[in-house]
Amino acid sequence: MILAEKLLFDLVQTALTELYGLTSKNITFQKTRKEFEGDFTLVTFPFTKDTKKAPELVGKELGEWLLKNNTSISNYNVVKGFLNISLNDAFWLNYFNTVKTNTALGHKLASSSGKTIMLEYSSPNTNKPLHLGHVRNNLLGYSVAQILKANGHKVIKTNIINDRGIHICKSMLAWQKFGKGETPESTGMKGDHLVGKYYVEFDKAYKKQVAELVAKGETKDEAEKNAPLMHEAQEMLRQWEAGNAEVKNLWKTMNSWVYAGFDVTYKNLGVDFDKLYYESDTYILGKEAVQQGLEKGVFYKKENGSVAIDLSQEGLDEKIVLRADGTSVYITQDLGTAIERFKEFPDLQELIYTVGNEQDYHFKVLFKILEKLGYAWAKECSHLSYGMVELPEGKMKSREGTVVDADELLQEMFDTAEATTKELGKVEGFSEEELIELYRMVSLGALKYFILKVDPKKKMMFDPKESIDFNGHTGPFIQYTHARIKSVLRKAETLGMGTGANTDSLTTITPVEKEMVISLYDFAGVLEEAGKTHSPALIANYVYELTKLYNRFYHEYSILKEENQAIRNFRLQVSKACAQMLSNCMDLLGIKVPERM
RNA sequence: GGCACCAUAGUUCAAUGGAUAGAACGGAAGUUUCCUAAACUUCAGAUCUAGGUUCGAUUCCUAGUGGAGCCA
Repeated sequence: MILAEKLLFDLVQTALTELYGLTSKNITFQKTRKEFEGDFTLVTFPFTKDTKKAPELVGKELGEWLLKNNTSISNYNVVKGFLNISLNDAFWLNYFNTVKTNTALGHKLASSSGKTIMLEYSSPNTNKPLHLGHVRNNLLGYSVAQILKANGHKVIKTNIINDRGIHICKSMLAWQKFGKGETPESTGMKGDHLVGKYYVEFDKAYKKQVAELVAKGETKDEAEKNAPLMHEAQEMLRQWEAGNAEVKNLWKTMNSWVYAGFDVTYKNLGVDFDKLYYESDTYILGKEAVQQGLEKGVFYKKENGSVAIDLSQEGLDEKIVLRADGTSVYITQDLGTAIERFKEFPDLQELIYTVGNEQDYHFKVLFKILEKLGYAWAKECSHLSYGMVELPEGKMKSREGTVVDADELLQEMFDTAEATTKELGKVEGFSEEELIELYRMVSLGALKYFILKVDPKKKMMFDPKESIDFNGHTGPFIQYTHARIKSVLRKAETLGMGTGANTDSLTTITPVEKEMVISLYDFAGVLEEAGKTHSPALIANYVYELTKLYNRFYHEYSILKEENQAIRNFRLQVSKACAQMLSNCMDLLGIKVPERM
């Protein structure tokens, strides 16, 4: 628990015992709403039953008791069943003085009490380039990893790459047939885009064949099954599984193009991984687990020879875990890889999968099966489920060309940032490299903030034309405020005003100054909550509120021109701490902040 | 057909069961001899419908409507 709440909690508990003989009541505080005076609010309605007194009276009696028994409490007021409590300036000044020089500001460092957590995210297919949906996944995964680290945990970031299967065979086949030996070098195309081009080519040719068969009188279903291209692709997959050297070589070549392309996109997005897994290595895993499950009686063999588990007791259905022909289904290898990972990392205490919410059911089943197989760690597995990104015209469909490509999006954002920056004309003296760095920072800041400020669980709307703004509730607004503070601090330094100067003579602060200090104080609670709920949105919304507050503070008060030295030093220190906090919070979102912009 | 999810200003997003539902964009009007106007200050504007639980419901429960999804 946190300092001020802890103090109040203990006090109120003692007060309740002394005044009413009550023990072990649930006591929680909330922040006092702006329109009322006070820092923390205790709701006294719940005490009505036990005290047999009106909520107003309980509030008044508790308030009096607190005022009499603790010198940090400066005032109280009661509105209906709400007891608003104010802590005095000395308390908040004291708090600020203890944290102002701490650059970690509320972050916990990796400690023995922290857990070891594996966080899987990104997990692309290798037949096409990354799009907007992947972008949300990547940003979310990276940010949650940052937040968990700041909560004192050790995080292993992993990416499992779906490098095998019918989808990549389609690209390979189309390239063989229509590619004329094209390579990323010969075309100047990014490798993932080149491979994606042939995935689309396959689909076009396939659709044409289907249409021809339908014209000859087949039903659509028959035609889709009978189209020669589909048979060829399936044959290629069989050849791959049989280890055909030619197929394997082509597969390696085309995948290597894709990886080179992904590396560029990942680098541009600013995400990274500690360990990569490839499905070509892991897809065979899990059969052993199925065998064990059969022996334990968790699974059963069906008449047709397939293996299944009945989860109807749990409100889920029967689930096939091995096909009649002995081949795996998705969940087979997911079982295998989970088991493998806990073997590979004996310290592992938690496993988080960052995957879209269309797989909610899949993960429910997966975790339930692991539990039934007797793995105690099954309850430490969780699905970081996020909503779809929707476009104004509806869902993205790669085959219909309605996807927003990640690379194109990043480039457009960069161009907009460049144009806006030039228009504002505040970047005199920047070198060419510094300018590019700034455009990158601002454009990525805008994109990342836009995506991360939304609750991960919810679907979000993305209008490429209108979504990315640089004003208002945006990343650049926060970046701008950081740059602005840094500018003041630079000026202070040239004027010989150190931020470390003494503020001891200061005993009172203004309401907005106090709000700033309390806002900084609030961070620790927000960080903890964000860690528990895996929600970068909480950090994003917190840092936005802090930024708005600072801008109000900045407009209302002079800093450098303030003549009272103690006040001036205090305001400089608040500014410095605020800049540090903005930078720290944005770092949790994977966003960099500039010194100037 | 079964399962789980979502529904808040014109639009995009907030709100551990608490007070007069917050922001941003867009709209209307203001603030630059003053530390960066990518800023600040005003104004107008919303909880899908019907029940229920509660001192109190945007939040929990039931039904309906609408949207997107998974399984078959």
